[in-house]
Amino acid sequence: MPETAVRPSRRDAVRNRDELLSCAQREIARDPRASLATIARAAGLTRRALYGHFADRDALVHAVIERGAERFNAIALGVSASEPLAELTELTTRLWQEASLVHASAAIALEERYLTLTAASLAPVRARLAAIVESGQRTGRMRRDISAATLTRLIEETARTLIVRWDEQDAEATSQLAVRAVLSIAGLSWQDVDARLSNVDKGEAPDAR
Amino acid sequence: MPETAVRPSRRDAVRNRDELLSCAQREIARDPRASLATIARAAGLTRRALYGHFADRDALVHAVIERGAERFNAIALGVSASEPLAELTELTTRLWQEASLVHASAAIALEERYLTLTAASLAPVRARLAAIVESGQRTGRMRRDISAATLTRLIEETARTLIVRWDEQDAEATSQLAVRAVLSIAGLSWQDVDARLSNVDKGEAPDAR
DNA sequence: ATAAAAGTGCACATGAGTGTGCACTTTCTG
DNA sequence: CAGAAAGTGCACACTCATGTGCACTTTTAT
Repeated sequence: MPETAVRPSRRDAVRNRDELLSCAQREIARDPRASLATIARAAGLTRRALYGHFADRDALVHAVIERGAERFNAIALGVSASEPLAELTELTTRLWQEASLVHASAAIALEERYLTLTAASLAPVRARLAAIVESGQRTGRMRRDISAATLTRLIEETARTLIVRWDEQDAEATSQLAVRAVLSIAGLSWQDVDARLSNVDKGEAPDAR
Repeated sequence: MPETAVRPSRRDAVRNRDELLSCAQREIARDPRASLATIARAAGLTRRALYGHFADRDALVHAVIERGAERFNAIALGVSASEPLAELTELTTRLWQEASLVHASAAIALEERYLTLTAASLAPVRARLAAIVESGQRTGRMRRDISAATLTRLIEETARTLIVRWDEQDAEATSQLAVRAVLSIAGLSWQDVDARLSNVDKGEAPDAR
């Protein structure tokens, strides 16, 4: 237990703990029920050593979720633009850069047991998105045929789908595809979506921040 | 092995086999790795008895997939309207009525092992959807900023998301929500989507068949 | 009614994963 | 360098699921 030890640290141990988290993230993303042996091996450690860092499987998964949530909550809170659709575009794009991270959390989220924890950990992202949707609907920029709560969830799930179920090959193209899908779900016609993204291509933000 | 038996039938056995498939479908939808004991119990049988109907877990899952695929391939082929967007609407709605079925297959599809089988079994549905998308793009009714293949997949995944990740409570509302999401992804503005669905509400099909 | 089919209840072997104990070696860090 | 922290390797007990064998009872079709 590195936390309460008399001599608390030791750099390699910290690195190993971090490596375990990264590998757990990656392996679990590939298969939510990857064994601890697999994860430890990927981190260049023994299964036994893993137990020196985490009490049990649950503690490890817990740490992975919190680590992931922390990162993209920060991103969500950092996003801001003068107009909801631009914010939504930026949020989608930014979260994409944490693809593998989101990927792992998404896979974990499928596990019934961790649903509550995941939901709680991601509350800030959800709140930010909800705010964007609310302002989008209020200013008439987003669809009004669906309630704010439902639309928020729908956008979230759409992004999630793209993240979880798409080949990670050409990250750039997929990222743009996600933005197109999300904006379409938000209510824009495809021509509007296309125009908005073309502006970005020309190095001109659709809406200056 | 009822197939090669001297006296082939016995009604209760057939019913039990069917019950096993139904329960397997439901239980697997809830958790892709539901144990055979759980499934057998749900069907009111012993785990041991299950082996009288299916050689092993694989054979059971195989049967569940094929049974499901059969049903909604038939639906997909039965859908037709004079206009792609109407077809897409109808296809989404119709498949919804097989919710639990789709649900199971979707959950199973997550299992790497069965990806190929699932994909193969659902080829007819995919082909039908691809045809609809192709004609939609050709006649200018669907978006052209995304390739036909990608758009087909995107629509498929969007529908899948709604099916798998939505509370099954108010099936009616969710079904409509799915149609809205799918049409939005197809490229329509939300106003167009809304207008199209309002017509349906008035008992007036958006496009007569 | 009777014989085969279907199902029960047990026992058993197998395999994979988890979590722990313990003696031992390696590797930092002061 | 010395000692503690970290990691290794092995053994062990435990759980859970799969698949099979076998004697037995229930069901049903003829």
